[in-house]
Amino acid sequence: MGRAPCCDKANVKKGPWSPEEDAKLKEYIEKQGNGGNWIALPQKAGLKRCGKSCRLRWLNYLRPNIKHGEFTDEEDRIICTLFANIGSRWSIIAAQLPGRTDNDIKNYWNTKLKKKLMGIMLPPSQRKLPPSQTSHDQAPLYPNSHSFTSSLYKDCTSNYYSPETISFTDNYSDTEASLATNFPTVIQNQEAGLVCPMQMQYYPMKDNLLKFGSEASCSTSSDGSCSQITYGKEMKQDQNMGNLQNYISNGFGESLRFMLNNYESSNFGGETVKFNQWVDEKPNGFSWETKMDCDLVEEVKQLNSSTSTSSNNYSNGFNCLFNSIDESKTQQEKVMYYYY
DNA sequence: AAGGCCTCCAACCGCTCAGCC
DNA sequence: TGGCTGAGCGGTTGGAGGCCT
Repeated sequence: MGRAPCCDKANVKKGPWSPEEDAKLKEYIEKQGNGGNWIALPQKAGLKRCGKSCRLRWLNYLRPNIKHGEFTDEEDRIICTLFANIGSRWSIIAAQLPGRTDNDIKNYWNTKLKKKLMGIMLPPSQRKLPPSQTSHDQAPLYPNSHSFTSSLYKDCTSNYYSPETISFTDNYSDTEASLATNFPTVIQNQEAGLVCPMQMQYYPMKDNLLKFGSEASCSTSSDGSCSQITYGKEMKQDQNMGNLQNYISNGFGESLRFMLNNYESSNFGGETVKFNQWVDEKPNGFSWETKMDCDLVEEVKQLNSSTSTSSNNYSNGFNCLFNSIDESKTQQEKVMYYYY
């Protein structure tokens, strides 16, 4: 037995809204509001529509200050950044873009932005390069030398990639566990590096496939801490997840570490922050940490705890370790760690 | 001109969650 | 405490319109 329908399907109109229906709905809501009850609204407003349909029409099309038309580059960047951080939480993303609806952003992502990024993430031989660059400039995925040129991207909406020389340390030592304070000076004279973390999500995928969704799972205990992380064939157990720095330094096994200078991220609250960014490159991909707006951290924490049964994975293929957030730090210092 | 294919987006569907009784 | 209901959300669909052959 399925769920009871929310309305009498036989007596409601479906399909595109007519201008007359729009006018009726708009007039009613502007005069009366929805009365906190969308289900009852259509009857009161004289509409042969499902309440859910009325709600959607109002929220996505009729309500004041809705912005239609082209997305700006800045909006693109915000969407990229948020998607990389929180996945397909369209309503949260929409909240950061005044005038845009979740449906709008979702459609825009699915029809345009995703394809734009897919263009960027083509395998090296198929990428569109700037005229001055040739394919041999591009980096191997898993370099084994002590310096290499990595194909990182200046702008997530650009069709061009911008190789930058990245220095790195491998098998980093205990002293490097002090992530926030121990930035080495190996990188000098770098231009602003990677802008969109999502690019890092795609870049290392072996089969040149975009990865949406993840096999990853994470059991979450009552305090929200994550004690077991599974991804792919690899499973990690950690008894002391409070020591995230240690975990990140040692828990993923052998990996390469490099730094992006002037990493640009965190559009939360409308503010873009540039900082140095450690990235750990591993056979399975990358992990990194990013600073986050405190309110958003709380929001994501709540979302996470509300689905605490077993899953802590995100549709963008990353897991977030929320207990990595050091509550003793100021809002500006809140850090979220990612891996996959 | 016509048919096929593709793109885009409005709208629908089904699920989860919170609030209420 | 458990069931019911409505709101909200994200995934998916269907059709209109544009483009290509």
